[in-house]
Amino acid sequence: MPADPVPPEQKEEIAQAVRTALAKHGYARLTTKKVAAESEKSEAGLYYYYDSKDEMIVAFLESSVDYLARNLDQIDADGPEARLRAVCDILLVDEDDEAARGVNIAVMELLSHAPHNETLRGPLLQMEQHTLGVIADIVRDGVEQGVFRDVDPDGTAALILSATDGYTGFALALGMDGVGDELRGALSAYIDSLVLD
Amino acid sequence: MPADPVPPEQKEEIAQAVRTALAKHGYARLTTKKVAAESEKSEAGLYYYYDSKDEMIVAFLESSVDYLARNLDQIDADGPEARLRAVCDILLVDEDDEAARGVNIAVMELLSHAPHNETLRGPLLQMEQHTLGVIADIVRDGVEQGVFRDVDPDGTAALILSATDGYTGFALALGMDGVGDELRGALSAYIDSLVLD
DNA sequence: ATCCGACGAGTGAACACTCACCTAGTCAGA
DNA sequence: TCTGACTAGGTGAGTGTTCACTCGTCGGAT
Repeated sequence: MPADPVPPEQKEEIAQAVRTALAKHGYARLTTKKVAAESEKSEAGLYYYYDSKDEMIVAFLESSVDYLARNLDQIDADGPEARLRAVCDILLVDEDDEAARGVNIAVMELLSHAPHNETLRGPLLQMEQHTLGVIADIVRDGVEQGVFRDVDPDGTAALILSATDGYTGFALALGMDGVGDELRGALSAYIDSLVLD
Repeated sequence: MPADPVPPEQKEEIAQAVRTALAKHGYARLTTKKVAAESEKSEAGLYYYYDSKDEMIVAFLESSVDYLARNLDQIDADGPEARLRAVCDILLVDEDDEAARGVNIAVMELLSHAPHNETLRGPLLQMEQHTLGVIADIVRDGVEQGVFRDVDPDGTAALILSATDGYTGFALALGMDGVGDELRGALSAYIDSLVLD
């Protein structure tokens, strides 16, 4: 009966296996057998570290939250405008990047299950709120420094995050080629409209 | 062995039951037993009209596509700006409207499953493309009539649909109160920025 | 000798789907 | 008008399969 902290190396390996299996089969068809098949372990071996399938999924989620947060915190662009564009670049996943696409769709899938599964809500909420915060901070800086017009930082953050999340949610999931580029253009034009001339 | 056209009345009853069960339990936990519990029929009775659970889900999807399309086509506002605002109002579901929230989350859930389930892709693609088309047409009209700046209609449509879909995908699913209002404000400001002064 | 990490082989429950059967209505023929 | 055949609509009780999870055991490091 674990509950002891899982060694980071094992946690990362299992999270990685959940990630791959989730991208391949989707949440509804995700089984512990498939997770085991993507890892070096046997099915029973997974249960040595985790008590339930849900805990394994949460491990994947926590690892993704960390990854995204690290990505966002490491932006080294200068000035609010460049920083905002960099954030959009990170959030708007490339259609052709198989790996990133899989992960993002997997997270979207978990998101849509959040209303029915309490254990998923915590990490997901943390992830979205952190991202919202990062964007809002950049916009606030921009407004204070006189780079952006006097817009509402929280509203602007909500719009940008909704748009990028929504893009993964419908265009990536349906394989709607071209929408990504159109959206990139529109989002760039939106940022233009924030900048004071 | 059905495959004969399902009588519209029966189709609507079953679609409604799928809708309710989906909103209550989510896609991953959706069972034919739960669908039967939400309808007047028995589990076996459902199979009199449909050959598989997937077909019942598609029936729900088709009925939702119709409903949304009817809503969008019936907008009677005058002029591109008012029409665009009306579309946003329809797409940005009210947090407190339990029913609409359930339906939208259910559709999001199916969306995230589309990559792994071919039968869902068709109706969903049709739905999103129709909506994109409606928005793009309004924007195109606005540009031609000199009401809007010379923006790219397809990009603008992609941004608006992404934002509203994304909102359901993360804020509604996570119960993030307040984000809806912030987003409404930001979207309204965005439409302001499209209008020529 | 002990214990950590791991596994093959289950186990019981839940699920999608089927089947034999029922009920009520319609209608032809006596 | 009664009777029997037929059909559309529907069901309760399964069936085979898949799943999450467990258990007894085992190799190897200490």
